Amino acid sequence: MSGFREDRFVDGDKVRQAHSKLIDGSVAIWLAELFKALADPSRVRIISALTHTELCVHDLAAALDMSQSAVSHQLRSLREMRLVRYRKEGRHVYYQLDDEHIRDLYRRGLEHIEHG
Amino acid sequence: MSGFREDRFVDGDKVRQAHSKLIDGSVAIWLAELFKALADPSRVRIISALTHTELCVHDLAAALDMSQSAVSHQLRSLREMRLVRYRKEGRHVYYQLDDEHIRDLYRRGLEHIEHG
DNA sequence: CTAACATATGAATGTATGATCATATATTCA
DNA sequence: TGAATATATGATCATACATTCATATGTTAG
Repeated sequence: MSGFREDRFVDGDKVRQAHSKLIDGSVAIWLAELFKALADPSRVRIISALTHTELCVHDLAAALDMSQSAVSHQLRSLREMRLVRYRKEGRHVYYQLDDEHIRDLYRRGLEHIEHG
Repeated sequence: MSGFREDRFVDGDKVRQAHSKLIDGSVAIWLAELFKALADPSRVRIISALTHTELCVHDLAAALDMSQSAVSHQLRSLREMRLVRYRKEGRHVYYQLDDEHIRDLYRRGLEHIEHG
């Protein structure tokens, strides 16, 4: 008994097969978290800006026409999700995409939108 | 004047450059919507199940151990986002992923999680 | 040291959203 | 036709979350 509901009539084989190939619950949560990090227009625009170059918070806010606070809060989410990394230089903090996987996810999403 | 805030002192060039390469606001919204559709554990698990085969609502619910209503509601989101398509056969409705782009996004997200 | 600047963060608030429950619609079967 | 089955959907409710405002922390310049 690998844990799915067997206490009622179901077309056993298909369901059992589907269940056995299902990703683990905690993986589903992590994966959802990853996509959640990209699931907001402001964060998408931040990612978009960082696709081309690194930027400090102030310049990001200016380029996106968002408040410094809003940008900073969103960067926090992106940091926690490891979608961006940063380096400090004096009183500035420069952000960039964490790796190519992120750029790739972003680009593929964009392709799907544009060819849809 | 392409629309970004110029009414205060900024390091013009970097900001102007970043702003000019930014994706359009409505594209950002669409892209966010796409990722939003993948930004929930239940929907991720549904996608996961449909990665291998098409399934009807009832079997999906059984395999995922979710209520029929919850699955149906989530399938609605996925339908509206064009992540899944369906065919009716008698009283059953069989769902499958809409295209390879979706499978691809899902897989790449999964890779990012697993190699992270 | 003080003022100005850059960033981060906590609280408050309005909005979005996922699950459940009840119910509606549609199809098959006896 | 009526019962059973499969799916969809509206209402409700609790929770999550994005923005704003106020403020704290840290850095540089004068």
